[in-house]
Amino acid sequence: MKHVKEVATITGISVRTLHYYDQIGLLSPGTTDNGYRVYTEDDLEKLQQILFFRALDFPLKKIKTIMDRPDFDHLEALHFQKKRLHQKKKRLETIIATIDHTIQHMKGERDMTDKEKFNGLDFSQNQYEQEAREKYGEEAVNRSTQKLNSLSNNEKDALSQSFHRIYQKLAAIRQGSPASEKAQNAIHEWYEILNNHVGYHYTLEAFRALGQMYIEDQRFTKNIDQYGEGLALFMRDAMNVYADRNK
Amino acid sequence: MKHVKEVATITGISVRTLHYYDQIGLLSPGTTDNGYRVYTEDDLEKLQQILFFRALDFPLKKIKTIMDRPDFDHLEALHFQKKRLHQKKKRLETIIATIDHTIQHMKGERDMTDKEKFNGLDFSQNQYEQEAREKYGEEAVNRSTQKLNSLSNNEKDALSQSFHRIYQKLAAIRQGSPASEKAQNAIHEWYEILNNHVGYHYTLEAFRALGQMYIEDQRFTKNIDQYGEGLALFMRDAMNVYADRNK
DNA sequence: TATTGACTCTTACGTTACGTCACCCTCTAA
DNA sequence: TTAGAGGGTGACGTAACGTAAGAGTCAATA
Repeated sequence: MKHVKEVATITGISVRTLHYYDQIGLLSPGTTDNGYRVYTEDDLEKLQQILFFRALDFPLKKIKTIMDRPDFDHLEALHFQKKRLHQKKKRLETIIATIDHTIQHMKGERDMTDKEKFNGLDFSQNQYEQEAREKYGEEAVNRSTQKLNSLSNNEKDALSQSFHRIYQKLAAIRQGSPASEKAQNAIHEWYEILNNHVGYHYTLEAFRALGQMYIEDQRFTKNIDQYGEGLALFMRDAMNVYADRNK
Repeated sequence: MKHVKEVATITGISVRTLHYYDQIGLLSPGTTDNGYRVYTEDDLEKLQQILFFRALDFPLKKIKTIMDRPDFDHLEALHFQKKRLHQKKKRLETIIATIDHTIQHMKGERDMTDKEKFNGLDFSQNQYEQEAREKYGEEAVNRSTQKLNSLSNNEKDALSQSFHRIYQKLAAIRQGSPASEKAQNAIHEWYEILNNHVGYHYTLEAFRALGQMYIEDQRFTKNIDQYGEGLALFMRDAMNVYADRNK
């Protein structure tokens, strides 16, 4: 059980940062009756994970959604982070190489195209997003879209029609509760369609993870929300309830 | 001669960023008569340098002051950046090692102190600041403070009294122009004191660099500004003028 | 020649992740 | 009991852009 200052000195991050993480619900320790924050060993562990993600330039919001996942796995995350840190290291090496080339270029020992001059410096590249998808819950999604691509055009049409119908149905009732009978019936239908037509059986946990993807991955969110603002969020919640009830 | 979009696609940074860099005077290209920005090869080169510094997490303001230095040396900067990138790489390796240890720790194969759990993660460490000082103009400063420490207490007192006097004199006239006779006289006195008592001869360029340090290095700035808000900036300007006039 | 699509500009407000007060409370050691 | 270190909550400031609005430009095409 440690107080803020102690955690701050151990970890090297500021007290303000700890306050902030509490404020946004990323890391909320317990409190004593005088209102002081107290951090347990578990909190420290979680903080460590947060900092690993931060070292990978993950925005705090994303870190939160990832770690809030019911099926979040500490060990799995560590392996993921390690892999990505190695990639980051490689990018640094690329930049260093670019510097070397530039030095040679200045000495007239070498030619460089304009593009070569900026090797490794384009921070824009999908960056973490790509891999973040690949990991956290996408296996299931991948398999389904893969399957989807292998279908004939007719089949695709039929399928997308089903999707369309379900989305519209859900959009119509998205103002109500995700736990309502209507919503759960629609979600059940959704679950059936996926399992019957996509050729891969979703476990309830995979189904739940899929729902999470809807709000974690912008591409999904945008697509789904075309049917109605906030639909992706609504579906995630409904799928969560569904997974809870049927387990 | 390239337009924004082209530069953006070559470098991978956004058009907005280029606009912004122009806005803050970090990288201001020329313009055609229709107001379009046009980037020369030199601009690209400068942009490359900026991105190298950015890869080291230098704040843009610092990048600007560094690159605005009259004695800024492209090649020298490249070597510096390379060295620092290697250090950054090492920090990544430390983090990776910490992950490995944590994995072993979870498997019960290893013990870890709380501090070890955060090895490499404390972003707070002087970071670039330290090295940034060591480089850009500190050689001169170093030698003087070194000398200063080797003095007897009596000598120190006398010297710090001199410093005190000059600072106060300058603080009193800091509202006027740094090029005014008063200011230049005081600065001349300052130059003499440094050269007579510190035991190291400042070339005019070193003197100028020293002035630059006053605003680049927070420790200097704070110290000096105790005598009056903005004094550090005033001295930098005055020292610049002095160096210009006497060369 | 008019139109279109791809670029360009400026202005301005929004966002993330804190830093930095200000003001007040609480605990502990002297 | 008193000082000093540490705790808390606002609230405002900052950096480095993202994003959207409204309007002008240019080259290719219909």
